[in-house]
Amino acid sequence: MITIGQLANYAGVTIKAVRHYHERGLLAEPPRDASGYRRYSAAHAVDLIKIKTLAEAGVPLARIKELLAADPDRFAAAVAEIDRNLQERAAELQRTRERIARLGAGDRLFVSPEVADFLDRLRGIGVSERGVRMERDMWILLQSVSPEQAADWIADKREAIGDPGFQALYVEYDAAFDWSPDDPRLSELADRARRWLAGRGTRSGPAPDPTVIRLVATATGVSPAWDRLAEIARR
Amino acid sequence: MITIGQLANYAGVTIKAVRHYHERGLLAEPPRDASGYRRYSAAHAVDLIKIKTLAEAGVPLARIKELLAADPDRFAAAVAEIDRNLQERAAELQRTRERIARLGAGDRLFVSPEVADFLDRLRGIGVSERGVRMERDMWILLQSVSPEQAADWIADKREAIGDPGFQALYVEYDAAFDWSPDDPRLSELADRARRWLAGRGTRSGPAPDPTVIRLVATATGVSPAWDRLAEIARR
DNA sequence: CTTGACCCTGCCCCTGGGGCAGGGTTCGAG
DNA sequence: CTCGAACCCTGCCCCAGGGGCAGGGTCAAG
Repeated sequence: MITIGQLANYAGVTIKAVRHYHERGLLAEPPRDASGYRRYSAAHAVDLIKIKTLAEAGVPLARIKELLAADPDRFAAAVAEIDRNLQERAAELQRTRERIARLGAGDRLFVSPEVADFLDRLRGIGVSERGVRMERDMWILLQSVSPEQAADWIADKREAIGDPGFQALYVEYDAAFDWSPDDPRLSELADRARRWLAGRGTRSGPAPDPTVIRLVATATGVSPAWDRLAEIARR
Repeated sequence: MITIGQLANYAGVTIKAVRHYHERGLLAEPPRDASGYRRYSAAHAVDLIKIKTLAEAGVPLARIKELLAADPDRFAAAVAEIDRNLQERAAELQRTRERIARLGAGDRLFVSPEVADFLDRLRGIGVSERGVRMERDMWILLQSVSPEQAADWIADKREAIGDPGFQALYVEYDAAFDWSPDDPRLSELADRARRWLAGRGTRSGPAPDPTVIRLVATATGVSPAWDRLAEIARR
């Protein structure tokens, strides 16, 4: 007849946990000795080790209680299921590890692979880091507001970025960020953009979501030159 | 500028979790619009995805808060450590799986391998299931009261069980459980046991712990014949 | 007789949120 | 213009699985 401390020590749990299991009805309360101390038998030790083993496997205490009361067949079935669960958790852990590894490096964690690819291409043709970051932020917002629309747009953009004309336009837009709104090059740039769009023909695509329109509009307003470009384009 | 719902959806967390991260100071509170709604930017989305990724890896929120504030070097170091942690957890999971699998079958989970082995040998020489179970329970209690003493004793017993004389004695003791305390075979059995012990010579071993003595004494008292045997032995 | 190691109950604390109440807002459809 | 659905707000209590501490009793050895 052992004490709670010896029992806990043998099973490798804390005294507190043992009492917790009593409260939850997982482990039967043993008889008390003359001074009110709990006195345990080997049967309790066996039960406690079962409880601990299942608890370590992540089985909720309420479920453990059921299991201990179940017949051996159902117990075995439940154990098999718990094992499957454990296996799945191991796989999940592996996936988490991969994403953790990518946390530090690059933007690929924050946008879809297509967008990440597009951003890489922008860098490749000489767009400034600031420009790439703004573009990335735009896509993040776009993807959260309307993922399908974002998918459509990125497909379109990825196609366009292969065109040297578009590349040149993009780089110049990027540079124009810092220009004065009175810069004479602006109207010429707007004109070239209009002609490129026209030469590409009308792209039907789905009707743009008004929320998206508003979003893109909100996102501007940081560069006077870009505002001016937008104004010219509206005419 | 997106709403809390869009942000949560994009990052794959619940709205509740986002607000929770605000409360904990993990994610900066964004500006509110005219009606008091939170309005998020892409920077928040980036932060939130970092938080979620780390949280999924089991990093405590308080630690995540520190990490986000740390410089990239320390961040990278921490990420490496988290990864090591994850790897260890995967291994731990594997070990848990093995123990879970053994939950249903056999006693090996509840006693040391040496004792489990000894119990198997008892079964092998014909000791009853009840006898083996009593022996097992005795060892469980013994191991929880005094692991070193148990280790000494089991080494001794494992050696003795190789002796055919001891085997015969053990089997007869097992059978004697149900005998009447007046059975004439009892004194003859006690005599044989005494002679076997004498023939084996005095084993020194460490002084027996009084707690252990009391324990073994408590464990008896269920079989009148065994009590009688103990009484004969004391003379 | 004291000292340290145990044991008892009862209470509040933690994490990482979930759920619900009881409101206000926004947006598209009828 | 109004209605309902779908959002959003704060505030509150709840869960598991215990940890920690208070305030007390007990036991064995020196």
